Amino acid sequence: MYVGYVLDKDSPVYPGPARPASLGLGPQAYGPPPPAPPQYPDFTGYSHVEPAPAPPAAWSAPFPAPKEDWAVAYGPGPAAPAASPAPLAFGPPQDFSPMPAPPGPGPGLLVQPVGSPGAPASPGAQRRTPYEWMRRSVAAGGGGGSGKTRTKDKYRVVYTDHQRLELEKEFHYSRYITIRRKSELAASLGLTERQVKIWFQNRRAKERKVNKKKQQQQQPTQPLPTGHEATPAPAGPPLGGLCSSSASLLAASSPLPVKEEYLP
DNA sequence: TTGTGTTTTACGACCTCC
DNA sequence: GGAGGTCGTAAAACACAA
Repeated sequence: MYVGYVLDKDSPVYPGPARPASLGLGPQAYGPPPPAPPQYPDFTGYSHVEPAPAPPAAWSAPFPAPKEDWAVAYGPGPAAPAASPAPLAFGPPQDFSPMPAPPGPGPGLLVQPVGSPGAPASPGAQRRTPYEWMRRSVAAGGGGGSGKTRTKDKYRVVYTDHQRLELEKEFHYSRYITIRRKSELAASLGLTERQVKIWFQNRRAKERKVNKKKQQQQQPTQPLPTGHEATPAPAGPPLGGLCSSSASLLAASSPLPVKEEYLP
């Protein structure tokens, strides 16, 4: 939490400049700003130029009770973008090219790929790519997304491509979402803040797992000292590759308490 | 079609910070 | 004490080989 706390104080651990334009991660990389009513009036693209943080009291919208969470998650939520099975060209960082602006609707701030709505990107395509889930058609739940997968216990839902794309984009900007952004994202995606929070937790865990795997592959014969990672700094995609300069930025006399794991 | 491995949601336990 | 962090794990969803 301490990191998130720092972020909440508008002191991003991974500040905007950490997204080299060469990586196509600049605000422009996400396509032109949404045309019609901006999803986030105070959110200028992905530059994350947030206004002065509101007093924490203003954010303290408590998570609803678990059951209410489910009600939101499974109910006919307004934003449950069940109709977002469009293929999402969310490739590796270098492929993070601007996507065409959606012709119209779009409650989502997301740039929805135009054309072939509902058509799986590549039904036969290999899934084993860094962002393979982007190529997958919407969950077979039939519900098109956020569908219940276990009717009785409501074990888990499968997020739509749109939801995951939005979450991934946010994650690519910063591994730690601010309270404000979490609230916004949850509202825009039809998820609960709790779901967003857990998604980020799981996403970080995934990244750590990937990084660990890479380290082991790079140094297969050198056992790591217990409790220490040889190169804690996340390297390589999905994020290390995106923000290769983050390490230097972090090292650049940042007074922020950055978790050791992400220090170079 | 089935078995198996991987990925994706979700939660609990425990910890740190305020 | 509450919020959110990691870590570990459960189980559904999914991909793929046999």
